[in-house]
Amino acid sequence: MSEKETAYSYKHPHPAVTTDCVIFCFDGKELNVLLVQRGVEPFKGAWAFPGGFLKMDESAEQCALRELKEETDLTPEHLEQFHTFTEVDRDPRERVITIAYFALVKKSEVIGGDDASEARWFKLNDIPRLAFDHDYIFRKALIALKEKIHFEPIGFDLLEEEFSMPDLQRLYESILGVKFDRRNFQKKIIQLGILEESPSNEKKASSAQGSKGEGVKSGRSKNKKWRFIPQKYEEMKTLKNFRLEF
Amino acid sequence: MSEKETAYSYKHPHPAVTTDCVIFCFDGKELNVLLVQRGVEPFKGAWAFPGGFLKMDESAEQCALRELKEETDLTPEHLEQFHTFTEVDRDPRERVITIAYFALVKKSEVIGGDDASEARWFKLNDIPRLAFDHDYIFRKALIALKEKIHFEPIGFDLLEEEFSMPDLQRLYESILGVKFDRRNFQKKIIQLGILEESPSNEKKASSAQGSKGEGVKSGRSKNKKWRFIPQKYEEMKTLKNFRLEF
DNA sequence: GCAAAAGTGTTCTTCGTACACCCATGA
DNA sequence: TCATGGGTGTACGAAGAACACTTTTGC
Repeated sequence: MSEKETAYSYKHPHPAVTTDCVIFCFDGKELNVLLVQRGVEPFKGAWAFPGGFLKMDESAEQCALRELKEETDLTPEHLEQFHTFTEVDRDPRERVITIAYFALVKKSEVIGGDDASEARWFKLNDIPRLAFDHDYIFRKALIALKEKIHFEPIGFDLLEEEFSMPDLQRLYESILGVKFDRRNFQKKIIQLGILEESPSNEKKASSAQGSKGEGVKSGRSKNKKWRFIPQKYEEMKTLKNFRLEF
Repeated sequence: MSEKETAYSYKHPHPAVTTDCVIFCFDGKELNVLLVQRGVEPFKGAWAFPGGFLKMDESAEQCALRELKEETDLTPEHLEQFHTFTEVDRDPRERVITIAYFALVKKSEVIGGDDASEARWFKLNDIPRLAFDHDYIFRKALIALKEKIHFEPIGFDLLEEEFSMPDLQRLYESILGVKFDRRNFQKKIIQLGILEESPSNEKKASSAQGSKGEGVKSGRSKNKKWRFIPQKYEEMKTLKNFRLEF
């Protein structure tokens, strides 16, 4: 391999191209981000987003998915490209531009993926200084996430199949960094028409409380669970201009 | 120069990197897009977006601005990166990824820029088949433009300093592809607080009609002109989360 | 003079917001 | 039993949508 040091030659200089992934996960209380610790220079030991060099026979998205699988064993359903970073000096080795993606994963997808490698989840407020310009990339990712939530019901990608209304509310609050009134939040979400009550709610309500006595900690007659209506949900996610108010 | 054919060598293969610009302009009736005719193969003679190869000492945005100046003599105030296209086969010559930008320019900025070169404005409904994957890039640019208009008062970048309310409405309608009620549109826009009446309105109203008799075709006492309040306008453009309704 | 564009206000309805009480759970 | 979290409904105000008439201009 080392004898191929100048194997690829071009008439004009070419920058190197990488991809990086900002992966978000919701732990029920706040947003978390996945970082990997660099094992080599530059920035050896520093934390960075998973990613790597683009190969010639793959698209950037394929590259991002491949690197993510290799480094964190994650395979998100949907990657969203949000920006390409091209500052001349952003990598000390050579000219490197990076195409950045973000993705949202359920907590249940994650278990087992993060123990083997040097990957770790960090709470949003607990993020160390990152390698390269990844601090900047991260800020841009957060902005992109907030923008996206205006157009698409992003949240459900981050929650389990069944969730409570307070769960959903906490998620929105932690992404947008604001507080909502419980009742108004629920009203707004419900009238989007993409939620339905979980069937398990009725059982609990009709039978004597606690009689079911399985998953839940004790026999609670309240504590409603919701799920999204897949068909409506997909419609909403696809429909780009479902919010027309210029 | 020709002896430097293999002057740039890398251990691993690098794709070439280009930028492309989708430039929009509003002619008072509908949106137009700026295209240049290719003078060389591949796709010689076909229309494409202005753009070119990234140099090693410039950021992608600088590259886009430089190519735009060279090919169309335009210098937009603000370029917005919206997507990077990386399909493996998108360029028949070699592996090329392109970082795409869009920009909005006033019609008055354009005059004189398009006659010397092979650049031309095309109405949105009148666009020929484009070189490379530029048809696809164009579709993505339109979507990005529509999204942007939800967050920022994009329109004024496309209008002259003074404009009538119907002008502004036509612009919004042509971007979003919908029709609005005149009165409701005006109400909504005005209460954003970024518009003020042109001083020239009062003159016309108080003096006998036609007495001024200069620019306008005849002495019209009506036909109000508006301008935006620069300070408020900039606030709005900067403020990312001015629309919080999840 | 006639058709088409543009200026102007009001009403109704919908949506957003503010707000209070009860029950269930866990300490 | 007490504090906390979570379930539920109402009343008010603001914003959006629907809508008609008059004046000006260009043909």
